[in-house]
Amino acid sequence: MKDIKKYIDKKVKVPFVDREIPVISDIHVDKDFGTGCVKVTPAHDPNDFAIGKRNNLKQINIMNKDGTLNINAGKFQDLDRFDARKQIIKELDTLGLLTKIENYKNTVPFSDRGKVPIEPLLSTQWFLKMDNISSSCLKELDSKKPTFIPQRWEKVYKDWLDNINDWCISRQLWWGHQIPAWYVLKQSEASIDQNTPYVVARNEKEALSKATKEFGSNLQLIRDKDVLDTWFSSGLWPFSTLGWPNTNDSDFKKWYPNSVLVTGFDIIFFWVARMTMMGKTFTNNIPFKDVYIHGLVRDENNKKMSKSSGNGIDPLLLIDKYGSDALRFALLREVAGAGQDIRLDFDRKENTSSTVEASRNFANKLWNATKFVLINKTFSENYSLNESDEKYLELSDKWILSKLNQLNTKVSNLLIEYKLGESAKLLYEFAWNDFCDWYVEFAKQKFNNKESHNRKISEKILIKVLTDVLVMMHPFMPHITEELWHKLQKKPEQILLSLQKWPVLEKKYINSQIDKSFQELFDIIRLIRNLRVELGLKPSQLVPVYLISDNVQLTNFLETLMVDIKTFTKSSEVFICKSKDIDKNDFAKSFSGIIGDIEVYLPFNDFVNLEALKDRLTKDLQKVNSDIETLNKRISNKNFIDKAPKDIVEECFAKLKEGNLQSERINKKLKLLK
RNA sequence: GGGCGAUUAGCUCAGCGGUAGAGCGCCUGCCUUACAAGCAGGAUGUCCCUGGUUCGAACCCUGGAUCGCCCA
Repeated sequence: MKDIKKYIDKKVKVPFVDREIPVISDIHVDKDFGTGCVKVTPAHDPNDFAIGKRNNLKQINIMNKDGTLNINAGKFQDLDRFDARKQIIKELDTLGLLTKIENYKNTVPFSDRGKVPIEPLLSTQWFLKMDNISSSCLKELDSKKPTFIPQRWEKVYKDWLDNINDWCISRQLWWGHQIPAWYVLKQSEASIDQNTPYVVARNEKEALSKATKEFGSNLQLIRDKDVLDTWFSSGLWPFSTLGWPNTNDSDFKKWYPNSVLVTGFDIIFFWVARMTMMGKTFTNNIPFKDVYIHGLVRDENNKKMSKSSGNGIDPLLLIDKYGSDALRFALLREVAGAGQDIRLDFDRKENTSSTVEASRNFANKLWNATKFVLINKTFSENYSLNESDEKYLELSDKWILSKLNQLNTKVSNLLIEYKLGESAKLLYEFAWNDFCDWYVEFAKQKFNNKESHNRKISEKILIKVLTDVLVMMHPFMPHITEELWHKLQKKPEQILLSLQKWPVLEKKYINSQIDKSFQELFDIIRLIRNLRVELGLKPSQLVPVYLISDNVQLTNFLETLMVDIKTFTKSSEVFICKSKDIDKNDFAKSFSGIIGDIEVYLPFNDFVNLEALKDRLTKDLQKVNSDIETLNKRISNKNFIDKAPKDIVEECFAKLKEGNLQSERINKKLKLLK
């Protein structure tokens, strides 16, 4: 190996064919691998081809298209490539030229379809010159044409245009657009070779006239058998579907350039770039404004699903089991803002997916919510809220309208930014948590307890909210929303949900004060439910609840919600008092909790486990104290006070004050228990 | 070899400077008259490692590890 330099520029003889070939040096060869020398075949390997170009080597093809060797292979002519390789080893050995055989790893390209090693072969092909085309696209990109979402994919597109090679557009396949080139032969000539002249034309007639003009008469035309690369043809899609080349076509005029192309990142240059280049060349326009790049679906081993590796999931299996809306929603819900891939959970034995199942359950929830509304609907006209209804709106009504319009705002904005997953999640949360879990429960009470006009308003709001949700959900679950929406319409058969406008935003309903008040109500209800669970009360056991506070504003507010609190917490009665109105000793041993300015008592002394009560309060105290500790740490840092934004510092102090108050209250309570 | 992305609760993933979140799964109790494909409550995290920037880092910057995708 050390001495190989001395052979450079000498000649060696190839065994069996007695061909003399030069010894050259080239940067491509790794001198530390094996002997440091390698025999190259410029006609049979891309790297060797490049070495051959650099060193002016002959390109000798030794293989026929059927994989057997040709005359250049000497005595091995007509042998199959695999047999020939074995035979050569055998004969080298016989001649004493074989030193040793070693195994090593290298990469041999295999055909996906044929599952056999690919043998590169020199051939004559048609190429498209790319310089001007790519540079005109790059110029458009300076003004964000097209705009990539997410933006980082622009780099992939740009890099490819920057480093473009001439495009080999001919394929030896039997389908596709045939190359519009005709070879020009004299009547007497029989075959086409490298030097046969040709003409390029729109059709055979034009070709003939061109050929005659150039080469005289008495000739025959033979059209090239090759077809265009698939991407060449499909690159025409954005405008050929709109009437092009007739640029006066009404479709072309109305829809071109298109608004958005939706595709995966794996074909940004295969397809996206071909379309922009074709569009720019033939219409002088980039064919679409935005390119939305989504992730790919991966299998359970994190591998990209593809036909050739056979790891895909048959969507029909999932659709059979869960419905197409469920599958669609599950995939959309998993779409992340940055175009991340989706790893879809899937059990190949059972053909189940818990992700899709969860979406099916959501569809079921929408179905049942609609069923509830229809069952309870008492009127068939004048669904919409009118001015005179406004003054009867209760807190829960105002709250759901506030939330609905916030949802409308958020989802509209998200969709403009192509944030599909976030939109789907928000719709899911609103429909399930806010609407079904809370508002529908409030509505039930109104149906039981209220005057008819209150009931009617509540019905209107149920229909209004549900209808708007169905409209907003429509792109995500087209089938079930269409069906349910029709059930809610007065004249169902006349219109399609797909044709409806996006719900009108009614900003007047968005009210953060209402949201806050409602949150206080939630917190109280949750606390009482927690206390009941800890007490071990059965849902059927009704006990009274005492809410004690000296905050007059708060107690006034709670007065208006007594019925709600009673129903939502399964209490026998709700009492709201000031601290001076009660005898602390009476309540000393009742089960209690503290939230904000309110103390909540469940005076159910027989049931009270004193230790459990103490544990609970101690646990609360620990939590509050640890919060206080971290807050104290922060404010005792002078740098924090000096450098942090004012509102953050203020917030910190406010929390600390509240924490200390809470700690004091709990401590007092604990003392009473001793 | 080059480029890009990911690493957060058992699983699948949000969050991208101000005290950790969702869905599924799990635990407890409920067949409450829209829904048991459900309701109510609960438990769960050295936010991959390493330095650094900052009053403050899951989030920004160094370096590294592992996985994946595209290109050569």
